[in-house]
Formats: sequence, C-alpha cells, structure tokens
Amino acid sequence: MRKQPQQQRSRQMVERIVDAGLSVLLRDGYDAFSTNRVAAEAGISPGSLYQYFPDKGAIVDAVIDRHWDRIADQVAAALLDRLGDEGVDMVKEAIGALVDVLQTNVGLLRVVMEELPPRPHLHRRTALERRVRELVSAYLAARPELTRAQDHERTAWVLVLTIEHLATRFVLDAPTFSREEFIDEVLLLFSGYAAPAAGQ
Amino acid sequence: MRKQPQQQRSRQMVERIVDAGLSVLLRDGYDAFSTNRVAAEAGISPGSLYQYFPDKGAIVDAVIDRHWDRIADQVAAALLDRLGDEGVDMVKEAIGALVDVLQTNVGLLRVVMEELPPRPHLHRRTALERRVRELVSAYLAARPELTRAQDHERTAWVLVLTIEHLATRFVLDAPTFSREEFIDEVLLLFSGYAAPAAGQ
Amino acid sequence: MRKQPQQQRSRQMVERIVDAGLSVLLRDGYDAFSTNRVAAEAGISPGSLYQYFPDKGAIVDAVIDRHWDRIADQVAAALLDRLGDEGVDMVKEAIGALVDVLQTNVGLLRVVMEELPPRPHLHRRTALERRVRELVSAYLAARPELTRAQDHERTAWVLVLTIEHLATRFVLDAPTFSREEFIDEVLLLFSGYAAPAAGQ
Amino acid sequence: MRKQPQQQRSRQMVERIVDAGLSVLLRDGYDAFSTNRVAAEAGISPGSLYQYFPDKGAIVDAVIDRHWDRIADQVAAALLDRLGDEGVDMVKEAIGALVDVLQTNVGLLRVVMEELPPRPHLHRRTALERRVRELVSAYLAARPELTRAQDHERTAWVLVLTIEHLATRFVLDAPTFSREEFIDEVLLLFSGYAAPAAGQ
DNA sequence: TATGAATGAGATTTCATTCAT
DNA sequence: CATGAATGAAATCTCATTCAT
Repeated sequence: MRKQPQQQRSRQMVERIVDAGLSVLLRDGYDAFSTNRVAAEAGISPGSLYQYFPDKGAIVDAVIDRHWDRIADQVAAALLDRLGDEGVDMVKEAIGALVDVLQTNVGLLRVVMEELPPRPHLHRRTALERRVRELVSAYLAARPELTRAQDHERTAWVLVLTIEHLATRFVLDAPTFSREEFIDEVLLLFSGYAAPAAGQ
Repeated sequence: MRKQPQQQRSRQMVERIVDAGLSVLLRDGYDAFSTNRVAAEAGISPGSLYQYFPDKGAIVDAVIDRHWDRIADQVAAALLDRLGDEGVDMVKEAIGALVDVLQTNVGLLRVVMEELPPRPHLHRRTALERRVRELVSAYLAARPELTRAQDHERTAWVLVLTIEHLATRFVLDAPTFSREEFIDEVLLLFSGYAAPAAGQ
Repeated sequence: MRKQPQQQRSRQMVERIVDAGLSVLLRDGYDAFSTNRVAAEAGISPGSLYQYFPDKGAIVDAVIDRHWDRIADQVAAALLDRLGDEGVDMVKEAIGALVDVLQTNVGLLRVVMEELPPRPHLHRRTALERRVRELVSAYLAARPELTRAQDHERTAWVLVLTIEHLATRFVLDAPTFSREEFIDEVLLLFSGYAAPAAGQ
Repeated sequence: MRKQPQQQRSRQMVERIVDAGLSVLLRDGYDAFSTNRVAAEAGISPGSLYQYFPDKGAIVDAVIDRHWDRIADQVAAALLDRLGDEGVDMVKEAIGALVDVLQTNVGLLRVVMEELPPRPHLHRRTALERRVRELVSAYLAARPELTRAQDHERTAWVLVLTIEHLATRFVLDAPTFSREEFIDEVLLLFSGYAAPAAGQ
C-alpha cells in the first residue's frame, strides 16, 4: 500500500521544484531566479532543494531537460510519422505538427528562448537541430526526386533552421495571421526552395 | 594641440568600460559578469565605473547600445543602397551586405545572441526586425510585379525572419560552406518564395 | 522540557543583535556603527542580521524601541503610582522614581541622548514628553488648589521639560551632589513654581 | 587695490563651505551629509574642500564652531550686560536676551540639537553651560541677599540647565504661547526657586 | 528526510580623499 | 589655487549552500 515512498516522493519533489523554477523564470526573469525564490514557489525549504539537486545550475538545467527532450522527441516523432506519406500534404502536416508541439510547450519555449542566457544550454538547441537536420538530410538523400538540390546537408541546414525559427517565432510572437495561413506560407517557402521546379 | 580633457576622458573611459564588458561577457559568460570583473578587465577601479554608469545594468545596456544601433543602421543602409538596383543581383548583394555587416560585429552578435538573457533587450532585436520588415514590405508593395505574394506584410515577416536568422546563424556557427554558397542558397530560397513563378 | 525552537531562537538572536548594537553605539559612537561591527559584537555573521532586520536603520530603531517604550511606561507608572498620594511627599517620590527609572536605563539613555542623531527618532522623545505633560496637565486641572497657575498646559510644559531634563542630566553627568540633594533641589524648584504661595 | 587675495579668498571659501554644510545638515540630515554634497551645495569641487579642511569631520566641527562661539559670547554678553541692573527686571531681560540670541541662530541651534550626533561636540555644549554656570554662581556668591540658597554652585547648575533648556525648546518647538508669556513663566520659575521667599 | 537558521563569500555601491593637470 | 576624475577601502546587503535538529 504505502510503497515506493522515497522514489515516489523524489519524483514528486523534483517535479514541484522544476515547475517552480519554470514559474519563477517566467514570472520574474532570469536575474531574479534564486534558490530561495524557487524554494518558496515550490512551497519547500531552501535546504530541501539540495536533496534533489547538487546546485542552482542543476535546477536550471533540469527545467530545460525536463521538457526539452520531450519536445525533441515529439518533433522527431511528428516528422517520422509523416515521412512515409506522399507529396505536399506530408510537409504540410509535418509543419502543423511542429507548430502544435511548440504550442503545447510555450512556457518552456519562452523560458528557453527569452529568459535564459543561451550559452550554457546552447548545445541542447543545436543537438535538436542537428538531429532533425540529419533526419531531413537522410530523407532527401533517399528521395532525390523530391528536390533539385544537390547538397542535401546544406539544403537541410537551411530548411531546418528556417522552419524551426519561423515556427518558434510564430508561437512566441503570435502574429496577426492564423495557424493555417502560417503553414501555407511556410509551405510556399518550402516548395519554392526544396521542390523541383514544375516541368523540371 | 591640447586635447579636450574631460570630454575626451569620458569618451575613452566609457569605451574602455564597454569594451571590457563585451570581453567579460564573451570570455566568462553572463553569470560571471560582475562589476568587479569589468573594472579589472578595464584596468580601472570598481568605483570608477560609477562615474560613467549609474549601475551594473546600465553597463550591460551600454554594451548592446554601443553597436546595436550601428548594426541596425548598417543593415538598413545595406538594404536601401541596393533597393534601387534591378533584378536578382540586388537581392544577392543585399544578402551579402547583411552577412558582411554581421560578420563585422561578430563579437557583439555573439554576446547578444548567445550570452545575454534575451528578455531585457528583446525589444531591440524586434525593433530592428520591424524596421527591416517595414522596409521590405513597402518595397514589395511598390513593386508588385516582383512577387506573386498578396499579403506583403506576411511575406515580409517570413522573409525578414528567415534571412536574418540564417545570416546570423551562418556568421555565428560558421558551417562548412562558403559565404558565396550561403548566399546562393538563400537566394534560391528567396526566389522560390517571393518571386513570381510565371516566366521561370 | 523541550524548548520552543524558532521563537526562542528568534528572540534570543534579536536580543543579541540589539544588545550588540547598544554596545557598539556606546563604545564606538554612531559614526562607527556598521552592520559588520554589530555582527562581530553579536558574535554572528553579517548575513545573519538580515534574518531579523530588513536593514541597518531597523537595527538602530530597534535599539531604541527595545527599551524606550519600557522607559516611557515606567515613567508614566512612577507618576501614576504617586498621583494618589498627598502633599509634597508625592512630588518628592515621583521625582525620585523618575531618577531611578532613568538610572536603571543609563545605557540606553546615553545612547539616545548622546550618540544618535536626534532627528530620526525625535518623535519618540516628544511622544514621551507629551504623554507626561498631558498627565501632569490633567492632574493640575483636577486639583487646582495645588497650584496658583491658571494655564495648566503651559505650567505642565515648563514643569515636564524642566524636570525631565534635570533628571536626565543628573543621571548622565553625575554631578557632585547626591540623589537626595538633587531631589530636594528639584523639589524646591517645583514648589516655588507650581505651589500656591499663599500659606507658606 | 587687489590685495589680500588668498586670505580673502580663504575666508570667503571657508564661509561658503560652512554655510553649505549647515544647509545640507538642515535639508538632508546628518546621514546624508557627505563631502560631495557639501561641495555641490557650495558650488565648488570636492577636491577644493581639502584646501581648507583636513577632513570631513573638520567641516562638521567648523559648522558648529563657526557660530557656537558667537552664541556663547552673545549669551555671556547678554548676561553680563544685565548683571549690573537691579531686581527682577535684570533677570527678565537676561532671559529675553537669551531667547533672542537663540532665535537669531535657530538654524545652527536646530542642527546642533536635532541633527548631529551629540557626542563629538558635547564638550562645546557643556563648556557653554559651565561658563554661564560659573558666571551665575559667582554672581550669586557676590550677592547672597538675592537668594536663600546656600550652595550656589548647585543652584547655578539647576538654574542654568533649566533656563537654557527651556529657552532652547521654546525656540525650536515654538509652542503656542508668546515670547513674553514664556519669559514670564520662566521668571516665575526663577523667582520661586532662587529668590528669597517674600518676607524672609 | 525535511527543515530553515546560519553562514560567509562576494556582489553592488558609496564616498572620503588624492593628485595630475 | 582650483579642479574633478580616479581611487579603493569599506559599507550594505544578497544568496547559494550547509548542517544541527
């Protein structure tokens, strides 16, 4: 009945702390992110933080880790799920899925993109980029008829950076046009760049 | 032949402090950016900082201000200089000029993009983006034959975010391909997206 | 038998700090009153001060608050206790009681009267004066036969300022004459001023 | 024609600095009394202060010295001027003169009594008190018929402290009654205490 | 395990003082 | 003499971290 006490506790506590950290970053910004504040937000004692994290930096890292891998997995999955499909619809749905994944994690996205000093976790961002880039690159290599491009890596670099950034900014800045309009726009960009010109 | 004492002094000191701030941010990162360290790097006493800046935050701001406006102006100028030209060469040269402007300011660019928590000065970035976006938007409106797009604002949003981000990343990450290859690639992206399909 | 931990702790610490503050003011004077010195005198770390006081000023305030209200209460009580008595003995004992109250709190009295810049806490002194003045004024009004004075407020103003100041200076400056001689002297002053001339 | 340049200059400068110090103490209080502020108020450079004063403390001292001796002299003179006169009018005028002297120097009086930490210059106050006390004491000794008191020193101690304090508070606190009413009141106090009882 | 008082190094900032001009 | 930029010691205060309970 009362089993897995500490493990369960730990999991709950880590979660509370990480959630508190996320809230503090969102509410107060990075400069005001202090262990005391995180502890207060989590409703625990400052000392208790150190049962679960070796130091302050580890909490920030955890805030990112907590969801970033999930985002990465979701993005990769969203892509892989569609790679089998044919034609333009595949791309369209992939972009839509990307937007949705980011939308689902706006909080974290905003913290990572707007609050934290990028350097200490830049490698996470680039790791996700590389992961997707390799995926796209491999796909293009496997289906050369889909694109006129020769250097698939370079094409993938451009495509991934562009779409990732546009989707991110669309979610964070919420411009005046709709999700569908956005997707159409990106599709236009994609088609013009990657797809073989009509008649070629 | 005699120098303008205080004005000259002030200018020199502000410059030294701001340069020191830039160095500290680049070398040690944002978390290690302390007034003591900046003073040491500038070769002056901690107290002297406060002859020129009201507080630590003002130094960070100054580090950005110092060059950001100049970058903005250079970017805008690079664009305006080419807007008169005809055809694809115009775009090509505009992109090249953008890359050059960023390349000239890599230090600041890296600090702004990789070291600082974005929030406190996000408005600077977006101000530059908006400025360029309006420029591009107006241009597209004036020369509708250049593009198949209907909503020039939306087109400009996509174009500016994309090109700005790609150029930034190209400069900061120095991928394996050359400046010319990069420009060609972006040109391809641009043409496919913005240019009219008819006649190609 | 187990102690009340935090309440007890807090009380002890506040007491230690306030006592240390008193000592520092007495030993080193107001200009040397620094948080570091107070912490050292209290045998605690500088940071610990801020668990109990929001800033340095609050410590100074506390040093005064700590006992001033008690002094005020004791003075008022000493007066009220004697107000019922009859004749000259009442005044005599009241003055004696006042001297004793001040004597009991010489340390604080000296700090307040000789070390601190008066302005920030002048209101405390005047509050005590007003309190006693009102008491005396009311008493005189109730027993008009005790004095020839018409304007009891003015009489009380003179009496209270005078006796308070004389008693304070007697305690602080310890002149060559004794407590009893002092009391007799003040009694003389009092009788000549406040008491009806008739019948003497 | 252009003579006594530096001496004259010095005198003017010292005066400006001391006046500025007085103003700062009155306007901003002791805690805000800084050399920079005094220099600013005096319209000179911080460095120039040190042409005339060895350190900050000396400026505070000078602020007091500047006028305190004059007050002391005026008080003593006011007394001596009247000592020759006969009867109650002498005392009356002496008290009036004291009030006037203090009234003329309210600014300094307020600074000394309400802004400065008393300790560093307590001896000035007590020196004036002693000076007047000795004067009064000698006078009483010379004219034993004026008082029933035996111990003239003790009588002088009481009288001087009392009258000095009452006059000071009258000037600083401006109570509701007039200068004349105040003098009458003090006269009453004086007569009842020092003067021989009627008929004795 | 959880606590939270205590710590103390270090951060920011002030300001009395100096000194080259 | 006068200046005022520069100094740097020291003051106030914060906060990541520890440890006795």
